[in-house]
Amino acid sequence: MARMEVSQGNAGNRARQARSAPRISDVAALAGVSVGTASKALNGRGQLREQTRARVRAAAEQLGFEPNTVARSLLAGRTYTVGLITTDHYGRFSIPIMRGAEDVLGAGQMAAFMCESREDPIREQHYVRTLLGRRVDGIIVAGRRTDARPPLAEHLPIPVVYAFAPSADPADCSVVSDEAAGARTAVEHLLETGRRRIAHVTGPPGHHSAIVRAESFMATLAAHDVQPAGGRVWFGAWSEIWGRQAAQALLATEPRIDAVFCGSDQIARGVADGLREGGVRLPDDVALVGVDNWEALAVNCRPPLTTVDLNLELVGRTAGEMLLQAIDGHATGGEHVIAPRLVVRESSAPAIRPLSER
Amino acid sequence: MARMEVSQGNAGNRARQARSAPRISDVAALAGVSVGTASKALNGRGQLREQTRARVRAAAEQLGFEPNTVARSLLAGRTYTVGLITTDHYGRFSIPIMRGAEDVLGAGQMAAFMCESREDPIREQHYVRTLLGRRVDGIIVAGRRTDARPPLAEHLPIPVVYAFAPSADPADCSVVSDEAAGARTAVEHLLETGRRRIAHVTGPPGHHSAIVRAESFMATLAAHDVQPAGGRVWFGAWSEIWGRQAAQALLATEPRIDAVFCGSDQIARGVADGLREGGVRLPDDVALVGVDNWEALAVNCRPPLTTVDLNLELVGRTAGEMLLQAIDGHATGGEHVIAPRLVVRESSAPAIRPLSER
DNA sequence: TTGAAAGCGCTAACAT
DNA sequence: ATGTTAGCGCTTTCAA
Repeated sequence: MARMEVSQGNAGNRARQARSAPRISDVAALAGVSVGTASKALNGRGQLREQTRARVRAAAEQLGFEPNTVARSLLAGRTYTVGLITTDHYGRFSIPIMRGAEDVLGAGQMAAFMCESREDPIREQHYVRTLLGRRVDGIIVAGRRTDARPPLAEHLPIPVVYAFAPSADPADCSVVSDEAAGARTAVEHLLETGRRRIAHVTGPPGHHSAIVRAESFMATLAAHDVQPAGGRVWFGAWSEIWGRQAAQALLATEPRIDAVFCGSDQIARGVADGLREGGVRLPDDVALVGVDNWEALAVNCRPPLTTVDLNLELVGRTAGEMLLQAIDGHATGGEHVIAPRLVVRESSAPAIRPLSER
Repeated sequence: MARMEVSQGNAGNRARQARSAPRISDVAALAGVSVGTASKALNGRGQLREQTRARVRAAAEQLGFEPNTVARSLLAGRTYTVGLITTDHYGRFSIPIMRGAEDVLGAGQMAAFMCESREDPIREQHYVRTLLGRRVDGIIVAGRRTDARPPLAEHLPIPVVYAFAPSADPADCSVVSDEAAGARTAVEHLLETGRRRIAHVTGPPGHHSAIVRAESFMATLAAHDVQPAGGRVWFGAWSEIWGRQAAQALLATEPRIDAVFCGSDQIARGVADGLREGGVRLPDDVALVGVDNWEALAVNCRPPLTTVDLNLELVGRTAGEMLLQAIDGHATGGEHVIAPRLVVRESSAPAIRPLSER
């Protein structure tokens, strides 16, 4: 009598599924209480006898009840879900960012939708519409270049945080690496370990990263009254082959260099091979510092590579935290800068022979 | 009169949000029709005058209406959402799998929740509960090792597909790479290009991949009546340094080898460096084949590396397709094997000097 | 302390 | 051709 039969009204939807998830009404029926009471018991709300609570909890346990988040979301007007749009086909930059973000969000009971836009604005807009339809509470956009990118849309009803690749609109909230600080740290490290004839080999001048790092390289040297070896920056490509070519060119034109700051670990690895094969002893004759801390490359470099870690996971974590705050009503616009850290390995051990002997 | 005021009953939830998403009732009101009519108009259901449809569509457009997927899901009893659990901390294996899966799922109007379990069973179980609570329609589990893994749970109300790392329960649906075929293809390629004294340098014997590839290496040689150089497989680590060490050992004990099949691109790269620095000309004297087609490594290897691509993106795509089918009621258990493909680069160019001259 | 009922936004069945 | 209504699973008043 007291137990109502619940398998009535929903035959249509459930016919296909062998056994559908239990509802709170099933729990309530098993515990012999009303759904309202069951809800309160499970959520620790209201004034209930401890015995009742226990009975409901036991029933839920027995049935393997997991509250339907969809129904909750509909009622609450929020989904505890965010969208994570990434443009990175390769994944090398986005992955740590995503991991950091997901880590923070997961702790806040949030789930994240994966959306890979492949740098295609059409796909990106498609994802934005989809995410809005799914009523996500916010969106994180992770790019793979540090150049500013156009904002997702004019007026979005939910907060958006840009990670790594900042929004071109300075009012938007962006979390970026401190590229200039990274280059400065690398160069100061080389100066502190006794190097004075430092060259900079980097990627294409069309890339924001390459420009900012190069400017910071020049400025840092200037601040220490040191001239860059060869008086210029060697722009090229983000590749090992360019590193090898640059090493040969350096050996030909600037044989007295004692350090090379490379714009990426790939370049550094090429430079390392090129210099070593040109008879240079690393790090005794020439020290090397890269950027990225791409472990597979840096650790296997000969010698293992000192490199600037841009702390991408922290960029992601911070983006996640700022998004959570914004969802909570505490939005913060503008660019937020994450400090990089230098990972010292053998390639930058102090010079053994003092400069005077060379 | 006809227009009903809709901003009444939901003041509580919406107070905080500056401007909340329009509902279908807003669209209906603007178009001067009922919600039922608006729904039919927007979904192309029912019998409506084209004029009415157009009016509703225009109203929806004007308001920027995006149907609330949460409400739809609640009604439909399914969410058009899947969970993507990955164990891969590095992402090198999971990423292509995820991308392939997401690609297929996206085409089927599905969205995917990212869950990185970090190979921690506790976290994994947490994600399973979360996903069940969110009523996902299915789950894909992507691992980073090809060893079989314990199933997610005993009885799950939704289909699960394992990708790359198969489930230990053979009744579960798993999509895996054909490791044996990959090794066979590599070895046959070396044989076809005239190599006869082939060594195999690979990872730790505790890894399923290493074992299967080694067995396939031996079997393929045997099938062609060729003895493995040195009569054994060189097990070690999945690292460049091991590749370099192995190269030196090979030069010392098996100086007449004319090819090395390496268990990974990292190993191959180490072997390449080790051999070249030992005076071996690649590929003239010794050909090299790796596994993974990890572009950053393979392309920059000297010479560029011929390697077996495990088609991980296809593994992901297939897992996605099988999951969609399972959700659709057409479940298929067992292991589904994806064929790898050989990517030929310079490291395996045919031997220039015939064997007789050496 | 517990139960009943309304309603989140939408769709589908049934009225009109 | 259009409107009305019930209900998806849950939480939260309000009533008992």
